[in-house]
Amino acid sequence: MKTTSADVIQSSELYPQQILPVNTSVAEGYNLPTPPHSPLQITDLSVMTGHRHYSMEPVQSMPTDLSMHDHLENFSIHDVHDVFGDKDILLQDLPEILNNSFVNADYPSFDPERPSRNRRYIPSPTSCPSPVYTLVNQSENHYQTHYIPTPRSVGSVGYDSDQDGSLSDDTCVGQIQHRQQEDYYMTPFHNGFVTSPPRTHNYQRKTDPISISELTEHIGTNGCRSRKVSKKKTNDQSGKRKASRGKGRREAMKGNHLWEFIRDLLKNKTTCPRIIRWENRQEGVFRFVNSEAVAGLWGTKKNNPNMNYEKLSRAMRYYYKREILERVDGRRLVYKFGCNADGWKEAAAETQDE
DNA sequence: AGTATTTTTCCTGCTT
DNA sequence: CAAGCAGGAAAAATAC
Repeated sequence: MKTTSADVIQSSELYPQQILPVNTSVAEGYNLPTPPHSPLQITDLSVMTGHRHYSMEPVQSMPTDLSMHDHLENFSIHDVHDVFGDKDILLQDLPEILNNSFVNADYPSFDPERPSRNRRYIPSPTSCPSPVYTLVNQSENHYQTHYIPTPRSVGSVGYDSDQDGSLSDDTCVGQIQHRQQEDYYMTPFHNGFVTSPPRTHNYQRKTDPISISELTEHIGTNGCRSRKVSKKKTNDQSGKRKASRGKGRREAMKGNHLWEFIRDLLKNKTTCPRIIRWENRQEGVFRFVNSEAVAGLWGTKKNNPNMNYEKLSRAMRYYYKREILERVDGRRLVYKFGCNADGWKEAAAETQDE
């Protein structure tokens, strides 16, 4: 896990716009704009100010020893391929690919009805620093991420000036829930849990974490049927989401259902036609190009690393009865939107010219 | 906290 | 044989 300077490409090559005011000990890395990993600590100032007002600052207890395993995550270009099904992903495309991978992330809204409980936000990629990626092994396309403290200085987010309590999309990106001990979270390219300082984001499991060893026990069990690990809730994370009254926010809260997620993949040029595509836009017929990749993205959105096409497709089949989908006989991986699905015509129009 | 809805998980059997 | 498709059943997650 050693990274020599020869392995490292200048960050300006990879992401020229990004300035690197980060910890000097990781100057060898690439600074990429992945939103969910900013280790920010949020303090609720509403008690003092009487307004919804929060301060954000770097997590002070973040270890500076970046070689600590807990704060490293490895992925390879192959992992990216698995998700996006592209044979020719270039290193320089990584930032954009990673960014796009968050397009369908669940962006919770600020709820003015319940201003202070269990709802915190971390800033977006434009305002928060990013993790540093380093090349571990060029021949194997092997990369490593360091989760580093952000250089952001303490500052208020200023929610209190927002009349309807909603935030613009580039102001908040994830929900922070506080936990007693450690947080475990997943990222799109990592099939396992990584521990982090006491903060989280929209990729965090909404349920109690299970250890990596427990996780592997439940993967590939042979013989007896093993249900998903039971997930009890902690009282400090109700984690429920609800659309606020904010207009822009209402839009952002749509699409929490599987069929809406699928529809939005068809709307997204990163995923359509790469992993899912229209077969007949006018009639709402579409096909999974890479079924497991789509399931992977769905699993990412739901924080469920065990999602696969078999399970996703069962959920899709339930839609037939409700006429959200119609059967397309004889064609594998092909579905058709039904009369109770809306928004797909617009989606079809948006990807018209390709 | 309780109910209703939706999704997940697992399975058996069948089809392509 | 592998990958999908069909649904039943039941658990779990989520919405309200």
